[in-house]
Amino acid sequence: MLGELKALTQLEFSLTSDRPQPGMLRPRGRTERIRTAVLAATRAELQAHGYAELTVERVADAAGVAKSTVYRRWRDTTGLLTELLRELVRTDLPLPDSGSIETDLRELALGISRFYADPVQRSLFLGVIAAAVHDPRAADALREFYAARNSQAAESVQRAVKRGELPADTDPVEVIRALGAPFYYRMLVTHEPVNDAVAEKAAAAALAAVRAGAHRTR
Amino acid sequence: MLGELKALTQLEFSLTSDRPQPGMLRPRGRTERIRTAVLAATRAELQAHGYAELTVERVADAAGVAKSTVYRRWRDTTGLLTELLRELVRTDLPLPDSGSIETDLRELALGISRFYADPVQRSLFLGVIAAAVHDPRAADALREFYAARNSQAAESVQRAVKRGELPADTDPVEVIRALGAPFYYRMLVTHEPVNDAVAEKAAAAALAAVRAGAHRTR
DNA sequence: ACCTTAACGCGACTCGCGTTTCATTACCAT
DNA sequence: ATGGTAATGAAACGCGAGTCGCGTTAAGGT
Repeated sequence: MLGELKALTQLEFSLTSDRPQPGMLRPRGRTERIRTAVLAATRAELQAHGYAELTVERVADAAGVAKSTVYRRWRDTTGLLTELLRELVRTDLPLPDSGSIETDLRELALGISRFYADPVQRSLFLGVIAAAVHDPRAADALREFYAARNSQAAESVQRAVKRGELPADTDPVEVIRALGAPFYYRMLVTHEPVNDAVAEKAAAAALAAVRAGAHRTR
Repeated sequence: MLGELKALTQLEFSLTSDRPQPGMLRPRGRTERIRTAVLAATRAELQAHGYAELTVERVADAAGVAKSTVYRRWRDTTGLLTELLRELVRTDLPLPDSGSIETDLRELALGISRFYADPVQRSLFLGVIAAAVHDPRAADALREFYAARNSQAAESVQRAVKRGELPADTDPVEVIRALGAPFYYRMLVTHEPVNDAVAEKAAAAALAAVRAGAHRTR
């Protein structure tokens, strides 16, 4: 029981039944203040120096907290990044619903390109993706994030299928993944800038592919 | 002439004019043996333990070389990986030329999926991509590698354009990049396995997109 | 107001990566 | 073969990330 207290910050209290018993954890008050301060400091460090120089000690100093506290609760910088990601998935984005899959896909793509125009978000994702290569925790956080986000965005595709705009056996999530792939290729492999022009091309390519039946179940 | 021999290991004295004068470097003999041994040891370590546990000291031990030697010539593990990449771009792959862009794209995609089925190649690329997030040397190595490989593969597309199979203003390299993007999305973001089925879908999507004119110059 | 104890702060400590120094080796030109 | 000198080997060293133990603080139930 007590051994799992650390799990609080990582997976939050979602699974532990919330009962106000003696001998329980104390998520309110100081603990919560520190959590907020540390995450804010992490974001600030990402903006100021980027992922490359992100250090637990620097984050702790910036947050005005002992470094042992950060190590205890988040373990390392990857723990900080993954929690920022879990934080992000909770904030919901506006999803397009124009009635046309063409404009919906374009708006989704433009949303992606503008999202990564923010240096903080860009550093955050690049950092988590880089960490995920050798850290299963980061990989899990990524999977969870995109499972949520992609299924939300896939609703546009789902509606288009119902309207008869797209083949009936289209895999909606697969379309969204195909839409996003070019962005990650550019950010990770070729390190090219990601802008609206890229978004337009990605949307056009995804649209053509799904219309041709390239993204079907099976 | 001799000046480039050292550049083969790192950039080092690339700026010194090459003169076969006394007081030059010694790229043959022991130096070359060590280079081969260290790179082979790096590959072996990648296969045995993966990128996560790749360490200069372990590579040096495995190669039977002093670690200071490896540090001097390659600086860190990223230096080792980037040189493996530069080594790889020199070995040329068979390029498809079936006379049909559809089968060419499919064969190219299958080649990619089979390439990354090899744990060593997979670890190598994931490692370099992860390092490139915060290390410009790795980013440069990646750019050079794909600039070479993609332009080679783009010849298939170029031929298809000339045959009239594809729009005249098609950007050949862009088609190849679109073909590759889904693989990196899966390997880096969702950490899904990459197999022949993925390749088939990637080829179909790229084909539909380019036929629809989604990959034109400007 | 009081008590229990989870959570934090602080400092000392460990450990390993990477650096530096200097002696030694062995290329390569003569 | 022989000398000059890159290049390597060996070992000590510095530094900083991450750990540990313990005293202190404050949350939250009574």
